[in-house]
Amino acid sequence: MVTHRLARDPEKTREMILDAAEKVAEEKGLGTLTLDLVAQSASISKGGVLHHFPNKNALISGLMERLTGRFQQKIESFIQQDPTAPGAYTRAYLRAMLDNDGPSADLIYALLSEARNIPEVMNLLRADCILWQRRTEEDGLDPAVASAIRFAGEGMSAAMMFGLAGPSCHEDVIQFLLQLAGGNKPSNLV
Amino acid sequence: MVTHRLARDPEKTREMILDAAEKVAEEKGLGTLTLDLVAQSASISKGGVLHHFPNKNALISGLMERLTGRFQQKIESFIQQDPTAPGAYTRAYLRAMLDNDGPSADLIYALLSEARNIPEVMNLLRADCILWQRRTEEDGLDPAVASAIRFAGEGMSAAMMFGLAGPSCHEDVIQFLLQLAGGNKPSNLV
DNA sequence: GATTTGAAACCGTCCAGACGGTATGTTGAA
DNA sequence: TTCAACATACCGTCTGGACGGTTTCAAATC
Repeated sequence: MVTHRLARDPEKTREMILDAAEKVAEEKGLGTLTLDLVAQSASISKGGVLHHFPNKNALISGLMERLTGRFQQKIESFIQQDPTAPGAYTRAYLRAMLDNDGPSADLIYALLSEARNIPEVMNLLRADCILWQRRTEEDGLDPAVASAIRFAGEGMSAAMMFGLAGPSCHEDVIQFLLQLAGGNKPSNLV
Repeated sequence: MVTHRLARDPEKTREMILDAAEKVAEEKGLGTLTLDLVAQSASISKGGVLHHFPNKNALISGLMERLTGRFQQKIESFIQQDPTAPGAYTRAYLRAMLDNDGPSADLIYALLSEARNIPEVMNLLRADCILWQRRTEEDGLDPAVASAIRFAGEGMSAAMMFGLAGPSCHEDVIQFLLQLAGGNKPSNLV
């Protein structure tokens, strides 16, 4: 009997593969992500995976691209929810960074950390980072303050994802940072 | 052929191995760190490495232990240079984090990021992190503010090590954070 | 409308190299 | 002689990815 191979939409398949890769990376980290594992998790053959992504790095790059895209959307969404003029971007960035819903910044950080030796991925991320930093600095706040807030958000996010800090006082920290990003506060004011 | 083997001090050898591992990890990241590479870089055989460290994870744990120890020392040293009562620890932590001299926080971060799946290492680091966080919160500042400063330091450090942010406005950011931490800085410090 | 053709979308297998680890030697010191 | 401190040789596994099919579909040709 002929295995009735259903003609799949290649675009869908690509997304399926990325979903699978995301899932694997999320659960076990990028270090243990293997083509076989992704293929298996996507219910596809390894050859199939390699058809859509010429090699492993391309797959990881694809992951990164999708993730940063979603992160961007998240930021824009948060801006719309709180667009008050000065510091709107900084606050949105902070909230997006610490938001736990959906595929979050965790995976970006995991990618970031485990893919240092993959130049293609790092270049992708670097470009985005430059953009984020620029928009942070042009947010109407003191650039140094805004940058500090951004870095703090990343530090917190990292600490949380590594399980190195409980969510104990984090609420207070977030409140403080949001307040800092709340506008008309000169840099020399505590 | 007689390889004139000189009787080495085992303790020295251990340190040599860790030095080599540190160097390799620093240059190419933990992901590419291999026993052969470490052995080669230490001018020793792989068997020799495995004699001192029963397996790879033990080697990485050894690395982590030495690094956090040095980081601790760095903090204490910075405290002595600027011990003004409130915020002394927070400022010292920040400075130690961003100090580029010697084996810095970079490697700790690299280890942290690439060794998530090695529980032994993570437990080591977690214990230290709890300590650091506690001392930060008990530094005489508002705990939320002190924590924020700490996180910002880590975020900056990470960004720098990943090459995701030039040192452009970083001076201003550091100044702002030190100011937040109540610092009247001595002239020989940043 | 039927047939050919060609390319895209996969599958399944196999291989070479890398790597962690073991097992066994060898050498110097106590 | 014994033991720690190495060296050397080797094994088993894993993994990326190359490669040669095979199926499906759609446009071109007849």
